[in-house]
Amino acid sequence: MTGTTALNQTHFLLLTNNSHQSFELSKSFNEKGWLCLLKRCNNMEEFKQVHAYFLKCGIFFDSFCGSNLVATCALTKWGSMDYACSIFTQIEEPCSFDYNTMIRGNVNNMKLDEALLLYVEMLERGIEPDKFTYPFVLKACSLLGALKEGVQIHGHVLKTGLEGDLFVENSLINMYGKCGAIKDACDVFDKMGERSVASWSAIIGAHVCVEMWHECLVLLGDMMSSEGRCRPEESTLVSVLSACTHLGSYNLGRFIHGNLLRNISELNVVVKTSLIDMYVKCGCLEKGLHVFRNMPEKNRYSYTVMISGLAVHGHGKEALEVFSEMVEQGLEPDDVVYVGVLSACSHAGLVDEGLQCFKRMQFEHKIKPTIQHYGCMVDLMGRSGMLKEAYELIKSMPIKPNDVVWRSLLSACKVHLNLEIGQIAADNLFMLNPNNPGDYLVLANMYAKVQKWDEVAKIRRKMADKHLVQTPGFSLVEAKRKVYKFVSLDKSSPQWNIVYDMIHQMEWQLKFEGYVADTSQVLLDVDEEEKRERLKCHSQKLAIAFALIHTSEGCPLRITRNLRMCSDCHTYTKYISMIYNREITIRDRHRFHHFKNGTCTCKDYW
DNA sequence: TTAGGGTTAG
Repeated sequence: MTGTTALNQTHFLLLTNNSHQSFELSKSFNEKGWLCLLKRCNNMEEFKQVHAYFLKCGIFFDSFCGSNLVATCALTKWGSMDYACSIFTQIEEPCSFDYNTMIRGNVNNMKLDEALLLYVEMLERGIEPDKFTYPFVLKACSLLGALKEGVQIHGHVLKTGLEGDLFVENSLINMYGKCGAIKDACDVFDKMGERSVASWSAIIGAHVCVEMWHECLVLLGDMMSSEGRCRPEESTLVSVLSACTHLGSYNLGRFIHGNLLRNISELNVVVKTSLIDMYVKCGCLEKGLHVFRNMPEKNRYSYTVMISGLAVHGHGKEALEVFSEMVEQGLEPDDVVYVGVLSACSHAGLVDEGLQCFKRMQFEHKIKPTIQHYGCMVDLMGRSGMLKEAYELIKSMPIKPNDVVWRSLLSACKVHLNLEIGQIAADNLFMLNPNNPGDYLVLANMYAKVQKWDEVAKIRRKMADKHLVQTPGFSLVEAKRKVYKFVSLDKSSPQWNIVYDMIHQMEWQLKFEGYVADTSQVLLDVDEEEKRERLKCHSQKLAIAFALIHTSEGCPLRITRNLRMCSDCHTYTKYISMIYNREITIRDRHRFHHFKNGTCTCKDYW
């Protein structure tokens, strides 16, 4: 028997089950026959057995076969890097192929330092890296975030004249992107002679890494209109979906979903997870749930986006059900999933459940709480008025509390009117972050609520001394396939007079239903009438009026805000949802509010 | 006659 002919499972069984027969049989194999058999192994045990026979026979193997042994161990799913290494070290004169294999194997197994050391060793032994070496080495740099080493290796690429290789160039873009060096990534991309879909995906991915969301969308357009007319692939669209998610571009996200469905028969788990995240964060929980429920394969990422999604929409009970399903499926929860779980409890006011989950995380799943977990717990306790307990928790934390934690406590104190703890929270907050105008305003709001105008004035003076100006709030609303932006007291819309007429009309209806403007939200030293005038022109109200005019009856409204909502806008929107019989979804910096029939899913705490 | 490369999610 020679070569690769007629090698099958029967031969393998002969080899492993009957040592005498198999030894006889093995003598009739040449090295390629062995090789073929080795490649057919199903696990490391089988491989080791065959390899032992291989040594026992003492047949001479050329370097090609030796390299293949290393490759099989290093690169197959069932392989072992340790075993690969032991064979590799026995090769007297390893070639670049051997080094490439070992580097790649180490990168795949996240042994990144090891991969870079092998590259150095290769150079020291005078073995010339080739066009296959660099993609692996650069990937190690990108995963390590090792820009300095990446730049050095880029130098080697130039020296060896491999900069024109498409794969090497794409790897360079990826390395620079992952290391946050977007300019260098663009430089490589701009200088490329030829670009593949992967080049475009890499440059879009690089912009995702540095959170340049708008540029991602522009690049997608460039890609599709470029000379090569590259068509985006799944990986490209996953990056673009991430940009849509952050920008709240529901329409583009939905368009991409349609595009994916038309062009790809079965979307993979990564794409579906990105779709869920996009729908949920763009306010469409139902669509996200639909994708999630129809997934044949779910992993920890898919569960995390769904749980966190349900959390920001205030569906705490459902989030806990999905979490139980995840554990039942045998997926081990990690710290990120627990951030979703705890924030679900916090957003839905599930205090007991939250406290229980916090314990379970530490004692059953052995996860040390991070600052985010503490943040959720402070929020959860604060929401239910457990202000002392929340403060005690902060004091007992083994890690230094950050501004998010103190801000949660301050907000809770504002709602429950605990001036003493509120002031402590504010003092700590200002020590960590003295220049955030929003924090001063929350504190001022707290004092305004109890009519302590002296304190309010003091805080405003402090703000003025520090030249802190309130971040201008804006609201975005989609109508007629366009996004419109409104700022407070906005008169920039070509139809502003119609909008203000609508505001006026709404005012009468609101008064009739019992709405009273909460002028304590206006911290300016102006009379009540002026305060009411300012209140009714908050950007959110203008956006609602505009949307009511431009959408048909019963059509849900979707609004995105850059800041948290003021409590007057919240009350106002509850009334509007009832009077005009509209579902209104508002995404603010913190969560989603769904207004329907005069109530909000946040249960008036945010 | 001879192997091997880049991009994606919380």
